[in-house]
Amino acid sequence: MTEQPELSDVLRDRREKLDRIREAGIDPFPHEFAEREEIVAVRAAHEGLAPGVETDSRHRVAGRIVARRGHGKAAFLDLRDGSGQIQLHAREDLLGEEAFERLVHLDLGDIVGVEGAALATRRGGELSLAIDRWRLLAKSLRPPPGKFHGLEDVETRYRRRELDLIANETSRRVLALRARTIGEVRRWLDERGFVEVETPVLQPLYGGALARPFVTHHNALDRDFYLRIATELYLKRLVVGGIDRVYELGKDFRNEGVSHKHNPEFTMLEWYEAYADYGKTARDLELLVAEVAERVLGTTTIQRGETAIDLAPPWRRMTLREAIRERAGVDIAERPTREALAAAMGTEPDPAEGWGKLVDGLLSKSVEPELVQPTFVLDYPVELSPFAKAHRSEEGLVERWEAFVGGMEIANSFSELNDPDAQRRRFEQQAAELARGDEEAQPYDEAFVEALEQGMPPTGGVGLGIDRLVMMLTGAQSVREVVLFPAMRF
RNA sequence: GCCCCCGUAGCUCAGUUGGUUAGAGCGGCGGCCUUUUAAGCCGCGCGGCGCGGGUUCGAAUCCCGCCGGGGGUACCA
Repeated sequence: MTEQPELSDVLRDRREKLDRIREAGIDPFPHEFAEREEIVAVRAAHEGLAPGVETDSRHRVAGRIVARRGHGKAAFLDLRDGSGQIQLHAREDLLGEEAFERLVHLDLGDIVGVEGAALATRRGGELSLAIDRWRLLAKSLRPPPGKFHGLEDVETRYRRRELDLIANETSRRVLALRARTIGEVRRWLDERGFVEVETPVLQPLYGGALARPFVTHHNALDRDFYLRIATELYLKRLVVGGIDRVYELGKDFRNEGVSHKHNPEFTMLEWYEAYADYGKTARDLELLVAEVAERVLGTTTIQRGETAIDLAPPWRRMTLREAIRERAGVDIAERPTREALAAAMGTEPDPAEGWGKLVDGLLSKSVEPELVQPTFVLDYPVELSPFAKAHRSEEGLVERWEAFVGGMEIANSFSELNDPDAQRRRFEQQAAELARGDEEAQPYDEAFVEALEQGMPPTGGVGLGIDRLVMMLTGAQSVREVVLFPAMRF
């Protein structure tokens, strides 16, 4: 034992049982248990078996013992595998005295393989296996979390997710639903001819979003690398290269605070479609989200607290100017300088905050929490969007939208800026923001501008926050509920 | 980063005007019982009260510091 010099009684008991098992010549950690059935298949095979009926249909299953109810020369055990749970009926007359005694003295949490015939109990009619053979497959040396109350301590649930999964059905459900969501998102894109790619996580220069990066160091090259904050710039270089429909689904990293909607590493989908604009991407996003919900949940209606949210398209569309005027009572078009806007908001302008930052603040504080039903907010100030193309008719704005559901941003999109000279000027504006003290401004990326000089078709791009989508589909209030191992202090 | 709340048994929790060896249910251990089942029946606490100081005759309880978590806030997706 390295972790504790003195073992608690609970742990010592299990160690002693392990020793006794070994002394009896039994391998407590054998190598396999072949030709087992999944429990869910056994259940399906005996659907509707009448109470009291004993069949001669034999099954071989394996899993963790999650409960035991002793009964003298008989006992009931609940066995669970990845597919489900089934009751085992252990009887001394079927097993023989020695095998029965060893079985009854197993600990909750031990993993066993068993064989026996299916029956439905007389009283409850519960499907059970009357086992006549069994084998220990792995000894559990630590007690399982409580099965009655489950494991509720959130810290333990996040730090030791394996215990959470053992104890809590809802956690297992969220994990499965997340996996299916990601699968359906991929399928939706694949079916439409999008090509999945992988671009660098370690980048010499970060970009594609307004955020602070993590920095790491490459020893052999003796250079610092940034963990990507977005995949945007590399993906657009692929569009230049002729990949007309491209996507990447993977992790981004942003060096920001953690909250119920922010984990420092999070899963982002970005897709780019050549010859499309931000109107097309909006129609695609609402379609994608609705179809994924339909396939994963069987409905496009989700519940968020007391409110039912309908994800079926079309979603509401409103301009950012309208949204802020409606919710905050300020017309940003009439307050075109940071001093004027700050005055209208009744605040002192922070020296590090430009006009765009103030608008962003109004959006996230006054507008975002109110957007519960799916809504596209359209047409952002150019200051906030260094990679979006100028609006075709509105001066000072770009063709960009953000999608909000349940009071949270889930996606962001624009008609991509493909004029290299305009892109250069945007980088120069960002440099000014950096100089002013905005640590989230963009560093200049010459390789990206040169790629645009090669010629990029008009393109629509989207970023969809997968964690937040899963939060919506599962009803989770915290991103930590949908991320298996959320960032914690250590 | 700041503010508020929380940290008692393997699990879920009682216990604060400071007062005898710190409690319950589940789990565990022992016994009984061949169809129980959100925990069959009977019996037995198995504990450095997050860590370190301090006040006091006496601290789980009061004070200070630290660690960890939750909620809010700032920043952001």
